[in-house]
Amino acid sequence: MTSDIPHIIIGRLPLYLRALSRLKKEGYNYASSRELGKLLDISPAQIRKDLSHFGELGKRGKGYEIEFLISKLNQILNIDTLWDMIVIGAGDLGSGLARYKGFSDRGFRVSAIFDIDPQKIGKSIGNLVVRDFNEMCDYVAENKVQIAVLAIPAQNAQSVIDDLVEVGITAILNYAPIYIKTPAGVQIEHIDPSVHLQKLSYYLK
Amino acid sequence: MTSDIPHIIIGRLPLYLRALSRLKKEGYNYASSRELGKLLDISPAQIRKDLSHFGELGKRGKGYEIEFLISKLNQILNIDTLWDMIVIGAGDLGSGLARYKGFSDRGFRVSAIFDIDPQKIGKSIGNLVVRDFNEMCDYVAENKVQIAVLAIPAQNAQSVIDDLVEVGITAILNYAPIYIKTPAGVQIEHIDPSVHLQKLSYYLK
DNA sequence: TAGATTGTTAATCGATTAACAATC
DNA sequence: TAGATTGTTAATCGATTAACAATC
Repeated sequence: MTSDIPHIIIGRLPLYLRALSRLKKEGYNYASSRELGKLLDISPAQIRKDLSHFGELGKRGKGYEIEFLISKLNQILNIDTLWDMIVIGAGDLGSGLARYKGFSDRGFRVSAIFDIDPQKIGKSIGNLVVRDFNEMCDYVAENKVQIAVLAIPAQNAQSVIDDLVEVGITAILNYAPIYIKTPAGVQIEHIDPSVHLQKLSYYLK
Repeated sequence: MTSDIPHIIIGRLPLYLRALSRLKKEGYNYASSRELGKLLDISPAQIRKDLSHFGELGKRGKGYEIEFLISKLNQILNIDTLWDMIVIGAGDLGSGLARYKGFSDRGFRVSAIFDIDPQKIGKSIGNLVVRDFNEMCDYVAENKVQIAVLAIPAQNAQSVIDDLVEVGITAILNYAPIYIKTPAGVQIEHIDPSVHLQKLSYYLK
């Protein structure tokens, strides 16, 4: 069922969703590809083409019904349920992620946070308590968690990811500033602010 | 001088840099496009093609001299000096960014952090003190800062970005979960963990 | 010299866009 | 019906890759 829709198209769906939520909040019922395109700096043709991969989701002459398209995209992206995630690393970043209020609206929830540092284990962060990383394996198995967020230094990332994959994690959001390959069937996305900043600085005088 | 090198190529240069730093740390002096490609999951041909835009940077039969290529890429990406950045928003994320140790190696430094919340203004974060956002304009002018990092809620992002652009900021790293267009000459990059997670969840069963 | 790897051209592949018939 | 906007095809554009002569 991991169909053959190109990843580059999947990557735009969350952006459509974000724009649609905004329009909905502003009270609109319909959005045309032209309106969405203007909001996102994406050509109307591309938006229509992207969406057409998933059926005829619009109404000719009217545009897309916002409520309907949101629920459709939620379905496609598999976020009509709330996914539990674990966070690895209880430093500034990990703590921030554990406390972040923005996930639940978008389909996710941090259900546990782990660290290896005895100083941090047992500490409260939001409504979670930092657990010993050694308990990660049992926790994932018992709670059938599939998503992990990595907020640890680069040097430990490879071995931790090996562990995560072994216990059955299949989706990883990696904040460690290092590229890591995962076996087929395990998806990974990378966030490294320095990489973005370096792209920006190219254009500075 | 914002030459006509495609942005997609510029976007890979920081990755090359990261891989090269790693190899350097491991004691290597030369890296071939094949080795770099394996580390990054990028084809050797693409790496050679990308780099060839900036001159003949390699040695036939040997590969690329790591030290030399690092300094060349630093030059190209404009990070052979340390850029000052300001952070807007002193919540969990902003504080984390202000304390983050990983920037200085990569060409950047947080030189000030701002908030509008009187409760936060004056508080210490790392070796910085949270400033009143109303002083942002003066600060940027006096210190000739060009880069801003936005760590505030989506609803305020547009007006804050308007302010930033007006006082002369030309590069923005935006953590607010909203797409915002900037005038020509002002570059912006977006980081939204929920967007990445939604891409990942598409592949979950 | 033999072996290796670059730099670069030409071919391929895939993504974006223009255009318009279909239709609400 | 007239106006608007989709869904989709075909054309265009741009990025990736294969292949190999150049050369260290």
